[in-house]
Amino acid sequence: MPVIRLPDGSERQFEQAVTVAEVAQSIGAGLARAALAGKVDGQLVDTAYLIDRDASLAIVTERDADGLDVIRHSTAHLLAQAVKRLFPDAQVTIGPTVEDGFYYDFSYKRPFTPEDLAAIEKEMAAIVKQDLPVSRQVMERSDAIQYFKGIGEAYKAQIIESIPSNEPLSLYTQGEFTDLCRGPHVPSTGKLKVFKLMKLAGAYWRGDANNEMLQRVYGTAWTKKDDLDAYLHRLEEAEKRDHRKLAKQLDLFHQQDEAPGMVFWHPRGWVIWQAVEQYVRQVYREGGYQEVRGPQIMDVTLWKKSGHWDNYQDNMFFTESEKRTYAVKPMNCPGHVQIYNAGLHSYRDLPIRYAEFGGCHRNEPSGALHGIMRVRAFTQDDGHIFCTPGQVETEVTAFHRQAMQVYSDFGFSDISIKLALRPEKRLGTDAEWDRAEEALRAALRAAGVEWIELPGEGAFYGPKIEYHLKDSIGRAWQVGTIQYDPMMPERLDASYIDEHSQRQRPIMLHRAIVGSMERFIGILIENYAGAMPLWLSPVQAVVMNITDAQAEYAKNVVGILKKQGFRVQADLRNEKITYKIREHSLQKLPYQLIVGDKEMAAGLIAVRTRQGEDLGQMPVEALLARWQDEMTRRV
RNA sequence: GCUGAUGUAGCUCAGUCGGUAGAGCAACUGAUUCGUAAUCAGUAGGUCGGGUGUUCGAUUCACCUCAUCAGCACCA
Repeated sequence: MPVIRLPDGSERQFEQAVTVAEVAQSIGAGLARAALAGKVDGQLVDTAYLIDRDASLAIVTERDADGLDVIRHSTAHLLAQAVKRLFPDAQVTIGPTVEDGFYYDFSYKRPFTPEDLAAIEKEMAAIVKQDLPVSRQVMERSDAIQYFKGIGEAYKAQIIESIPSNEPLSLYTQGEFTDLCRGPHVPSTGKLKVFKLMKLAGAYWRGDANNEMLQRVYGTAWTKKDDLDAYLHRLEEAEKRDHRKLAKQLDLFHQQDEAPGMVFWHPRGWVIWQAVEQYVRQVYREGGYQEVRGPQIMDVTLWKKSGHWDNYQDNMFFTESEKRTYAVKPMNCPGHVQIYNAGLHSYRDLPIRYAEFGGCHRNEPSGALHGIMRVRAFTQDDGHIFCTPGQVETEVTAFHRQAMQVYSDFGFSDISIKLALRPEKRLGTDAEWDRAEEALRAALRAAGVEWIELPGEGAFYGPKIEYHLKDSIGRAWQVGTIQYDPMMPERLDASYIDEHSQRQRPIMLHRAIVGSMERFIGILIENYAGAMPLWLSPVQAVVMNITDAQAEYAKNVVGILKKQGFRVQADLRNEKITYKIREHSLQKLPYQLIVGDKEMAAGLIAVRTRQGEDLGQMPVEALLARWQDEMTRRV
């Protein structure tokens, strides 16, 4: 005789065990129709779930976030069913939900084509129309393995074999299609109305490149058509922010076939670079770093000593001369250690902080290249702190604070922090790793931030804190990092003299805030959609005349603004003012300054902002004051 | 690196079921001197990513290759 407590606090008593669907029915027919799943004592279940005890229950409909998730998950099953109908010898594997949608991986003798995709989507619609009921059954592990092997689903059988034996296995059936799944699912396929298959891709079975490549179909699903349209519109808008597209439009940089993964910076792009570089240089100074510069290539023996050759030789560039092999540096740390080692250091000198805008080359796999976000030649705002073990926490905490300030100054608020822990292939003992990981945790704790731990993702020489930012379509990219490294000093024989005149190994902290200048600028461009704030704008304003009569006056205005250090150009072309305004608007200039006869006569300028706002006439000094303010506030 | 897609003028794209290519914008020339997102007219511009093959003939078909894009794997 279960008593069911509903979200509004009311309670209902039933004579015997009831299903979620029956409870919904008892409340109202409309709710029963809308029910997609239930939440019993906080656990998400099917509408067919039988409640035989006192419990709290929330009926999950498409209005709930959980409801949308169930819909997406069920749509993945719908996709799988359609594929099995059209391609009976395709095998199903996994089909989870992801942000904004879902995917399903299939094993098939040939890749799916875009035409297949259209056919599959059509078949999905047909299954929805059939409104097949979805039912759940629990099966013994061995029976389930038997069952899936029997219907030729080898991958499913493999999945079951890897599930711990104490977990019950549930199977979901809709029409002729049965899939292993934890659930829950919608009660019938008719509930799935708004979906779209988005793209085809390859994906390795179990995420391992040694395994077979499966065919992955990505889809999106929503509760309302409007939501789908809004989502598609959002994607379109995001694509307009693509840094590669904007770089072309705004003439910032280009890349070409002869130099894959390299960047040709154009004058306007290089202005942004310089603005970022000068800013970071100031950060170095404030953080107590000394800027240094190491060589671009060094004998390969050094890289063998450091351990990089063992771990990364396939991804390094080499060059030869007079029977010596040199490695083009993929990192700056060995160079910095050489600089450190060139002198003798007392414990009193520590921490010693070196920094460099270090140009690195890494032969990244071709498929990894991505605009300027992932390149083969890049520049790190790389720094290395040589310190005693006791100084680590303070240094890491100070770094963290500084990094967060930098991100904030560049207009970023959505930063995710990760802690990457010991990888399989690593140097050093477990005790050293315990110490290293705990030191970073302690620093994060002291900083009072939340972080996600990533087991197995650390560098071969130590664990690292990572700072990630998102690009325009939501892909996360690592920018900053700080890494605890007791190994490199050991390998490259760095030391300091302690208070007892004994040689000691310093701890080395590798750190970067923007990470790769290229990547960071790429993300910056996407973040601002190319409309850079005044302090980063390649051209901060253009002064344009209405007719030739004001040409000299316009030149004078440009001269004054330039003298104050601003990046200002004249546009004296014999074009209509509307034409010029349109052009410079498309170039996303922060300010357009217009001078006609009226302004010339009064010694003023007419100011138009990037937002299209007309600030009216003002003296140049008033504009300068406004600009100074914007530069200081970095807006 | 793997799977798929794409590669045509500076840019955005069309096109050829095999007969050596076209638009808009940009550029150039001329006219226009016009006050807040496109003035008009004319001119010029491409060995259709590269290579090999099939063919009387290839930008179009086949194969190879390079690059780009999406995803996967990788990311010191």
